Amino acid sequence: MNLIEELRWRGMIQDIIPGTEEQLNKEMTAGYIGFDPTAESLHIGSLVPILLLVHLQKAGHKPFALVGGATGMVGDPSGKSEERNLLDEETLNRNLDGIKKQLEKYLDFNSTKPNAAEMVNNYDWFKSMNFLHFIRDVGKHITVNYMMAKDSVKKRLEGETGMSFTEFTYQLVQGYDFYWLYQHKNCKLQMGGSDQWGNITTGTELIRRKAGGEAFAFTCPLVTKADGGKFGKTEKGNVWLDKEKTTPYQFYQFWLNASDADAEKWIKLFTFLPKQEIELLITKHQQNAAARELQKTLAKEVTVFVHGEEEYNNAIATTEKLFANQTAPAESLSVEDLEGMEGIVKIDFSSEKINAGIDVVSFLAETTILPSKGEARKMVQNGGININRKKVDNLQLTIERSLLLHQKYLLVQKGKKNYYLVKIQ
RNA sequence: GGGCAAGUAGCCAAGUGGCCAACGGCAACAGACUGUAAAUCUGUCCUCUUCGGAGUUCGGUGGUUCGAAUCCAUCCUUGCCCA
Repeated sequence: MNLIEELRWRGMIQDIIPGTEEQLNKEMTAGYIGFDPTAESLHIGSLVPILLLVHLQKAGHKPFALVGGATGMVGDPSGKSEERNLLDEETLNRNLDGIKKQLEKYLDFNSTKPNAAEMVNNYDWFKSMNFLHFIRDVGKHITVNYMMAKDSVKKRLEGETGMSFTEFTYQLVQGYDFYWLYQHKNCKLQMGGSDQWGNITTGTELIRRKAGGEAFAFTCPLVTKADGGKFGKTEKGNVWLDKEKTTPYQFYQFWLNASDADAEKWIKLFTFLPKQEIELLITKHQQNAAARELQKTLAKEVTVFVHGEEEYNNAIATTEKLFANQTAPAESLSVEDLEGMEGIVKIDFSSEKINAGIDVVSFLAETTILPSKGEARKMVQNGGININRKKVDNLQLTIERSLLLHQKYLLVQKGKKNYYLVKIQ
């Protein structure tokens, strides 16, 4: 299977410029993807683009990861119904640094290989670009008519929020990136999410008109959930690749909780497992869905890829302690079990208050498990709180020493899946 | 600069003097069911609360009124049209 066939089978190709496959078969080709520095860390939404680059490199081509120091200052209108706020320079730089560090983990930047990955920042070629130069050199080649025909622009023109000139220009800025890479790095391919299609084709257009060259591109469908919800969100917000922001345990849990329909799609998208193996897994899963082999494999593969084997093992260990014997009393967990749980939320709490006895509602609020007493009360009333695996059904319950596990711990659950280990000291 | 329209909770959206913390939908959270799924049903969903209430909201500010999201003035923002 060549690269395009492989990606197509994985459901990673939405639009593709004719000739792309031939180009990739013909020679080692440099391809790039841009990463938006809107946050300090990449989240799992960026995993697909990263994987595209990894696939590209595995197939023997040369990946470029472009961080958008310049484009980040403008704001991409694609998929946005409203004008974006501009980031200040300081935030931008911090975000760029964070993203750079992460990308280095996933791609091979070892420069001795001909297809070593490279990182570029479009700020480098835009910082000295002045306005007149830009409109004469870039703007002149693309008509406004062409730009307005793009979906991202059309939607905003039809909508009721309008669009600033700045955002309108975005596609030219990104298009110029491609042109620049084409000229300076012999980069002939751009990839991205399908929302980038418009921006990407402006780039290939610019290369054709300004350089008389031919450039290629394809996009990957945006990851969706079968139930129509937003991908990559949990009750705690975004799922990040940075383990400080989303612990490996939480990361693992995210994938484990994938619905059946999603797991089938995602395992193709997010793992490197070969076709045969995936098809076998899917068959097995259809026979015995309750075993959730598919989700487990998906979660394993992605967690190992992002956080490494060791963190994955920790995540598994914690998962087993918490979920494997759910009916077993909390007392059966040893001190080591409790202390060894990596990645769940651990909270210290004052021993005086426990000695004196404290009502559940205050306890939940003071441990910040819930934001206020009112909400704590509601959650208890809803039956959403378990302490040491016993449902709290009494608002008057007093938390006192006798409830502690090993004289020291309380295992608190908010809902079924959110665990907190409260340490008394 | 002129004319018209609009701005309501995370989003969409009703409400056009008291019955409004504000209909409904989505999203979110929790419960039941289950496989730590999905679908479905139920509850919660401005903030705090000793669960009795209390406080702050309907672009901003001032005003009319016993009483305003609702009326008036003014300002801001956005869209459309004209210049």
